[in-house]
Amino acid sequence: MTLRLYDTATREVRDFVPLVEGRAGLYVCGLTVQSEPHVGHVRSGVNFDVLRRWLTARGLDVTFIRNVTDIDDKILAKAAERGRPWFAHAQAMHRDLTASYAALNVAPPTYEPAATGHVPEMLELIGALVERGHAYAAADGSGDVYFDVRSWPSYGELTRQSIDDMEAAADADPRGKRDARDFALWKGHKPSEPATASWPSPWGRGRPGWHIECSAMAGKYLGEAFDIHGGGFDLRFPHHENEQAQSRAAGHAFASYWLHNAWITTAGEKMSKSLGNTLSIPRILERVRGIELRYYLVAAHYRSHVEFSFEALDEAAAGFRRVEGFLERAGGDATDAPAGLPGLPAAFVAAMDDDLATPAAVAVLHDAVRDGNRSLADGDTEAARTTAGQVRAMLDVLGLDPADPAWPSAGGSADDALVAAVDALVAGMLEQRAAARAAKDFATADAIRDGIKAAGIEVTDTPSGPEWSLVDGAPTNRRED
RNA sequence: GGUGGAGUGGCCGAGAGGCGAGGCAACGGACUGCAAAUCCGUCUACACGGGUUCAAAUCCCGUCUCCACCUCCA
Repeated sequence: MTLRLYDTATREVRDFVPLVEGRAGLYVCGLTVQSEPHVGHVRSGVNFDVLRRWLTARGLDVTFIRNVTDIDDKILAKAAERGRPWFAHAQAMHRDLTASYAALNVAPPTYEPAATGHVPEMLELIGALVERGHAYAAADGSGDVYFDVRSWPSYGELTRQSIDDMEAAADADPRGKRDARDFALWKGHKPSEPATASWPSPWGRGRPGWHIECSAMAGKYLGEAFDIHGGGFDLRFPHHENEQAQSRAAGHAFASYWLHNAWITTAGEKMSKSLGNTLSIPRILERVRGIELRYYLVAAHYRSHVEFSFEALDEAAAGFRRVEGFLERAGGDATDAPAGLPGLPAAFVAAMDDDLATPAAVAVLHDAVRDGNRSLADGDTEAARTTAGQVRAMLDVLGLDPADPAWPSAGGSADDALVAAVDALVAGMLEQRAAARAAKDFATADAIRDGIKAAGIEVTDTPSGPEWSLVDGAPTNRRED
């Protein structure tokens, strides 16, 4: 069995063959830390986290680089709006992003380079491009340096566009460009911008253009040739086209495979402009847990558009709770989960190998849960535990194992103390209810249960005795292991 | 103008010539003092019009609708 991936460059699903056997180099364009992250932003984080986990599960030694763009026009603009230095703004937004990723159990990359930390590497690359005749300093004395698209015949190869068919940007400032499609590698410092947002260069003080950072950082950490380059669909052009052009023009083979995740839209529209922060991660996490949001994102194929809605999110959460409910009843613990491929159902492996077909993989997951529940219903706890081990192994690959300590809510001490206190109080009432039930005094038993419910705590009877949980989720006296 | 993507049951969402993905909801049944959970069962669709084929949601032609990108949007 081979892992097959859809390569945007060739537009086909093809076998994944690493450049170096047993290893995989993965570069993903992270975010420009300019504002609070929303669901759309974290989708690529989740999607590529799943890819990384799958490559690892398949036994590959993965080096995963995901950058952060911490200097650009928008950061300067947003920082100015909020009246704080651009670096303070970028850093604050970066912390928010990190927190959002953590809330969704997106594992940190091997390394997370920031653009501002790699100016020398970028200048080195720009210098090489100038030397090779693919870049030039603007003739207008602005200090800008541009990539010369006409000098690179295969420009447009990634998105299969020809330069002449491209619409000339209406708002493009021609400045010192030879061709309107030439893009900035280096932007000369403007007096209107903060002095802190400039670095010395052979062409005068300035700051990096957007695309050059990824070429420089991918080259530094993964080498001139590496396996997979990922990012959002919208980045294909111009960002990835330009990255590839400048890297190859500098003599680097660059990425072997290009993977792009699709959009999350709302009301049929791209998520961004007028939405405010209603779909920011913290806001969504007021409604569902991080693990439920992650399940919602993982249940859709990474190349499919997702039309975000709270209704669909709630349904997904309900579906995921069914899986959790089974694990709780089956009572399997983490040691039951065989790590890696051997513990996974063949259909699950086949689905993941088929361009990360997570919807099919999730269907296998649900099939296993139904089998396990059937075993429980038949009283075959041994079979149920075996199935629970498989379920947990599948969840682990998807980053959805509820027992994974990486989940932030998996037990703060304050929560634990509160649970213990409530447990003690409820336990006494449940004893009275049990006595009433034993005496067939159901009116009293139900009155006690209703009383507890009025306090926001729901009691359910299970084969192993009554359990309580908060009506709106969160703490519970069920033991996870 | 150029380059791509999408339209599936009440809803979400896979699949890609025959063997009904899965989830949510609903309804019926089993279990339960009652609930809950769980199990069993029911409802079974592919934008529209043609065509190819023994067989089309899937291939071909045409039409409609929607979406993305085209120089700094994940």
